[in-house]
Amino acid sequence: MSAILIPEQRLAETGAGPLRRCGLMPTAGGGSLADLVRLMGGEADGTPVPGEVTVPLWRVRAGATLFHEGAHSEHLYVVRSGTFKCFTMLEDGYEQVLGFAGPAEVLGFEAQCRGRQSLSAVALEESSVHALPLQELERWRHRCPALDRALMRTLSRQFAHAAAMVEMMAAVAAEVRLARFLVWLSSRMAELGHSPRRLLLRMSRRDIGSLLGVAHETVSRSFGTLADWGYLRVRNREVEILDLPGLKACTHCTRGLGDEIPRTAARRRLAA
Amino acid sequence: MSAILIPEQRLAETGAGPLRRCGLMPTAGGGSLADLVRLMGGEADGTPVPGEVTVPLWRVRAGATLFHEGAHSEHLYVVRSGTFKCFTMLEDGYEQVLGFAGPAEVLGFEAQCRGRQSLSAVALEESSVHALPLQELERWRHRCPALDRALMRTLSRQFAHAAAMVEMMAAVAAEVRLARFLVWLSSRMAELGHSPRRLLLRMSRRDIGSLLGVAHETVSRSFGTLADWGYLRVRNREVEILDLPGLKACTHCTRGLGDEIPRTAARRRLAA
DNA sequence: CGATCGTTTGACGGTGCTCAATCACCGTGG
DNA sequence: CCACGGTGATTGAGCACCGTCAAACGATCG
Repeated sequence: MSAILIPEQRLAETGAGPLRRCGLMPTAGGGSLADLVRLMGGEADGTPVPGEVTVPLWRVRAGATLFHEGAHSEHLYVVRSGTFKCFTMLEDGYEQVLGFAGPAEVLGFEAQCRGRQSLSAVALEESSVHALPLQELERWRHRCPALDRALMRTLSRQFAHAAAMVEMMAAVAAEVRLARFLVWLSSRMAELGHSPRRLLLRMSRRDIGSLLGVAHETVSRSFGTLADWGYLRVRNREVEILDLPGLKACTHCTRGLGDEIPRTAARRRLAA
Repeated sequence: MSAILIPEQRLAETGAGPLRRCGLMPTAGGGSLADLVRLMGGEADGTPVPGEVTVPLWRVRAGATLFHEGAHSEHLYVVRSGTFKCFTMLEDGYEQVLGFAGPAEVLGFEAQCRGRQSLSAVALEESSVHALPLQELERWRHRCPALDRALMRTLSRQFAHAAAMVEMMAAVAAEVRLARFLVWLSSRMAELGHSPRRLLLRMSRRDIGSLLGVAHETVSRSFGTLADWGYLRVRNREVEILDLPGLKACTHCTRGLGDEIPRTAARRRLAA
């Protein structure tokens, strides 16, 4: 519980020294506003983008925390590369994972209404983020309609993501939950232009289990089951989706998947 | 599955006749922009609010659907009064509830990125919403910084809501899930200035179960269990919270609640 | 007053949580 | 070079919890 409230200097120290020790390093140049708009999927809609302003760009080392739960919020972050894990620390020390964020996703937005972060974000791999100072954000949005539109669209997309998250967790069977998680991850890889079949999980089984609301042993077993059914090939954190349509079909099973999936075929495969 | 794709005229018919039959009725006057800003919690921050524009205000009868999944999105809705249920219809006809929305909450925002609604919203009681035309929204926001700020804050609050939703569903024990749901509901009632102890549930057990990812019978049993523990008094859809701190403590149990809650005391109460 | 829907309660079987042991992988230090 | 812990992943055994099926009860509305 001592970890929840963090002295604010910890993140206020924007100087290079302390931040570098934490794994957070502002890069020299930063990026242009046009870059940011493009990253967020804002198409060239004719409105001019002021060229003079540069958006700070930070590198975040693997394992470094971008911001802590309870910390003062001073920036809105847009992930440029890498993966982040968002979570809250529960009273009993249990780490409740709330989601994973990748490129073009916004972090730290839910803090705006309270002034303080309501969750923590740590990098699961070498990552980079644009850090938009909240002070300037409104002015930038007002001056640059393209940025404003792009931000709204991104927020809208993340609202849809949140709904998908609820759908993921509402599935009753553990394999179905994991299947939905993998399909969701796969579609996000496709959005980013990567292969939707080869996944490299940046998060541990425990993280996945926390998000899906199941024990990490069950996650492990579910991986095995989906692999036995021929949908996947799993080797540690490398997952290859062999039958994406089949996996999606598995996704649709609301309840115990007793009817939709030919369980006998699965058993046969298991015996073989 | 025929319910997913709806002929778009169904909602495009903004005339009084067809809409009235559907339970949607535009009111005569509408509301002022200043009203809307106040509803969303925007404080008087000095910026002037243009007085001339009036925001359409719709009445929605109990049971009427505000918008259908798959329908063209033309408005952003802000709930003024009442309660809405948001859900998607899964392929097998199962109604997956994604959340409940009350006053000052935004509906239909996740559609902005795709142009089509990704979920349906029906009123669970007599309700009313402000309908902001998407065409005009950007202009209004640009002209009225107070509205813009209020909208951003509201969206931020709903992001936090979404995180709380994930926390709710990640609990493993059914009673804990229900307890979190009730605490969440209670805090929302408090936000609206109502009593946080007397809840009148507008949704069915089945709806709650769908949201929490448990069977509706389990919801019913969990209500009974929480009542047996002395936290609640339940009479159909009227719920009185007798021990809010206790209920919140119950909320904190991550796993099987075998240790935190004095189970023996509960059993004793049960026997009595 | 009857029909329909929502709620409650019971019994049973299966799924997944807990506890535990084992194994694979990795960086450290002898 | 290999022993040594440490972490994460896998697998097994036992049992509590919850989903399913079923029936009874209650509320609401025509």
